[in-house]
Amino acid sequence: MELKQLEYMIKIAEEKNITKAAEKLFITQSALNQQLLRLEKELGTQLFFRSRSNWHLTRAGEIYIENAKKMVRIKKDTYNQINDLIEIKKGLLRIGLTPERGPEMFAAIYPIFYKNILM
Amino acid sequence: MELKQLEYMIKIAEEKNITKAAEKLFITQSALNQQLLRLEKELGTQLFFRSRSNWHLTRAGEIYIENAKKMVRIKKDTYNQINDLIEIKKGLLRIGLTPERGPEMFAAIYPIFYKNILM
DNA sequence: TAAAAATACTCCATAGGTATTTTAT
DNA sequence: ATAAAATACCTATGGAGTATTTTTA
Repeated sequence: MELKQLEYMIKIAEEKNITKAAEKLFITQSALNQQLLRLEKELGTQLFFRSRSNWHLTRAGEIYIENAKKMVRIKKDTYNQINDLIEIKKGLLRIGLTPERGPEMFAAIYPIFYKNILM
Repeated sequence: MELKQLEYMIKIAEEKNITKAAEKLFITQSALNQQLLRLEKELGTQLFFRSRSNWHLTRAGEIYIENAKKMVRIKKDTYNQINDLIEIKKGLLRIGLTPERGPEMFAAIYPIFYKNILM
């Protein structure tokens, strides 16, 4: 199971069609099909019932997609949280440039920020 | 960010030492170090403060590890849930072998199972 | 019989290995 | 001075592409 695969499978479930899903993901139908088959082999069960133009999830597929969405959500949250932190640190650097205010003064004014943010 | 990386980073955080972590993961120190550096570069921030034998997490590292643990937990849950489903299906197959009881009879006795489990 | 899915093959990016150099106590 | 971390380089696995064959509505 790979993080990239999660988003691939979520897209197939949304589009209910592997060719359309591949287009939206900007990869070929062949590449996406290989990912799906590899994953189904690894899990030991099919995730989708195939039909010409309206695939739908098996029970195992429902379980997989439900959990995949949770993982993708957490992945995005992680990037956002870390980026927020980096932005705040940049702010701290600018604050730090004022020569007459040292870190002790900053810590006295913003003890919670100081404790939680400074490396 | 890759699923395998998550478990690598969790192990470094546990061991507080990249050489020991690599041993426990059955990969070389070099390979693990490359994964860590690649990830830190991607995220734009360090995850660990290095020291000779007692690494510790930066604030970004804490955020990352916290979320990584959640994702690994969900990944394992996914495998377990799907394997449980496969086991139950095997049970259904055995039930299906009794010649005088068709699927209608089974559905009548176990309507919830029938609805949720059968593909 | 046509449109979509699956397969055969090829290429290349990158994960991971070995060997070595650099860093920190 | 030495143990651990970082880097240089190499190899091999597998992700993704093109072309083709096989399915199924």
